[in-house]
Amino acid sequence: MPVNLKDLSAHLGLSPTTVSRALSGYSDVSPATRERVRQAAQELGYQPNRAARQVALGRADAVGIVYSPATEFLGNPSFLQMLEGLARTLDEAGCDLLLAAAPTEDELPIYDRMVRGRRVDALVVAHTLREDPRIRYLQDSGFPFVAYGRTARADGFPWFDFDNEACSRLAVQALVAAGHRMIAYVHAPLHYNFAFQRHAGFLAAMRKARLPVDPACVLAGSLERRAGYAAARQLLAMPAAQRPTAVVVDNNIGGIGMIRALLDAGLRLGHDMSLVVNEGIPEDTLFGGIEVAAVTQPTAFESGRSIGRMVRALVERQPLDEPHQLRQPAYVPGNSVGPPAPR
DNA sequence: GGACCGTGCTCTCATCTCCC
DNA sequence: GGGAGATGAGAGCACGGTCC
Repeated sequence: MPVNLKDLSAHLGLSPTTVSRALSGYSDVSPATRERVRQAAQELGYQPNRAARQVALGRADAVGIVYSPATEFLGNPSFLQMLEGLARTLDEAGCDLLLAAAPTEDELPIYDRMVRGRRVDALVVAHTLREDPRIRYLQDSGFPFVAYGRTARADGFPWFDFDNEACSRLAVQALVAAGHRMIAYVHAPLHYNFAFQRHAGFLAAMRKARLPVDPACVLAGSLERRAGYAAARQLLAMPAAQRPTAVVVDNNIGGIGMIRALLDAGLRLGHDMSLVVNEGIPEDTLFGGIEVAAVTQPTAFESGRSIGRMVRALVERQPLDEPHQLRQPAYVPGNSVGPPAPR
């Protein structure tokens, strides 16, 4: 039988008010009483009832993030690291991070239930779209949220994002420096804002390097491993003279599929084909000592920390120091990039 | 179908106690 | 007696259940 505030106050011979205030650390309760209450709460295993607290405070002490199992967001190591940083920062404020799985790619009904049911105090919108109905819905509702990524018109709401055009530019520059001229590009659907910006960045970087872009070497996929795998098979099916010598993949889930297909075809990364993957591939995902060259976030964990701080400020109705946070990516060399194989 | 109650907690304001 | 600090009473929160 769980101990509630009433039980605890009866045990101590104090009113529920004083016990509540003592546990909340109010200075108008004497330090001796606060300590006595704290010890009794510990001894009796008292845990505040979250539902009652929510009713009293009008607060859920939780932040939500919705993901769609139709994609492999939870298979994305960077995304998981971001979640860890976010959860850690929220936890420090006694706030939970709730992950809600949408049954389809249409996440709006889940958003609606979370907002109208007051299940959370704020939401983090991940993997933003160019035109994002979730952002519109939250703006119309006046519900606090932070977007992990921008939209086509990134104004009027707080966001945290990376310079996606720079991501592709760094990847192309690294491959051009290694001597590549025929570079393929595999991207996520362009309705994702990050994919659109990285795609634009790739085209701009190729233009700047005065290199041709073969439309057959720009392949659209999805945020799934099998899409990266299929894209690789498509590139490998090209006649040898037309086949690119290097590939940039704009996301690490597709990148894993791409690597799997290249290895299955007996290719040596960095020799027969060079590869740069956005967001990077953890070493323990691969085998054979492959270190995949990557363009990465400084650390995904710290990104989650930053988003967590923004969300906490919103929940506490404090002004955001920096409502729009744009971070610069970095190129991390690896043995998946080498000079183009002679033909 | 409407009124009322119960749930567990926090908040505001009133009251009590102590000490100078 | 008055001020400061400690404590308590009661309202109110959202919503489901019960009663008339």
